[in-house]
Amino acid sequence: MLTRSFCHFRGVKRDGERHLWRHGILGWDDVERGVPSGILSPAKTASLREQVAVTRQALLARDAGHFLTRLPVAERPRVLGDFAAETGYLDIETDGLYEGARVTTVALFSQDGVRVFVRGQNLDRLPAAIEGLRLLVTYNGKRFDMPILQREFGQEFGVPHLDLCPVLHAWGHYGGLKAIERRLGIAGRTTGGLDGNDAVLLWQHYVEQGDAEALRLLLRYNASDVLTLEPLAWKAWRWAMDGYPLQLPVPPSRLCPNHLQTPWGSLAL
DNA sequence: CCCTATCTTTAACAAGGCCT
DNA sequence: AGGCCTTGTTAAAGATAGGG
Repeated sequence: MLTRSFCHFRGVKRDGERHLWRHGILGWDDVERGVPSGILSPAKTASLREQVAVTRQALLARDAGHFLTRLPVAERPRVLGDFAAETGYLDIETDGLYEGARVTTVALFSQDGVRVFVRGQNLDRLPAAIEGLRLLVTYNGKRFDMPILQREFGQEFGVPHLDLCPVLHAWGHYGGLKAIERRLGIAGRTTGGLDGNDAVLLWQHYVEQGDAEALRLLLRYNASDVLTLEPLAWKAWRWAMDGYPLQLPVPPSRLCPNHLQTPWGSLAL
């Protein structure tokens, strides 16, 4: 769908893009073939042609960051269509909200399924798993997950990052992840009733009592957060492409894993 | 041409919100 | 209960399209 987008170009916003679509300029191809006079000013036509060449290179190089930094916030989910196979949905749990809080578990949902990482067991393998992706999707991760992970590992991750929180704000959806899930009718949460604070308590219980069942519940909670992120992202993708005059390709069918991969083996959800 | 309305970009600054 | 990126303002300037 990115090859049909124009609103990441300088001098074009959502309205300008609709203007192009209405006049039959439906994708980058049409710009390269030449925009008929009378649709845009000559200066803008030339500028568009230059920018198409640059943006083609970015897509060829599989650089999602090029698009994320240029698209208006609300339109950022468009990258999902072109990077679905290389996307990872990420969510971390910590031992609290205080300054200096530590990561306890991390869930990563990608084409490879749901992998979980546990402090003291396999957390050190998370950076390699992240670096293998070309797009990372979180909720509020710009302000929470990523800074904490970067402190934990003492490194910045080079993978472009789509934070759904400001995107949903731009579409008028305020509130926490769980409230928005409810409002949008996104199902699939297997650990209803638990929240972030329970995640803190479950970890404490696991560490202090050696309660393996508490850890398993924490991991299921962690995984259910990351699994609902995917349909949420695709909903935003649909909003972002709404108004495109041709039929949209359907999003890939949900992977819907029924188990998650832990350091010690498979765990049913 | 000229005037105007509209849109985009840029800047600086203020304020809010969501994670566990 | 903290952090801080985000969006929201405001303002100005530049580009554009349309009308006269």
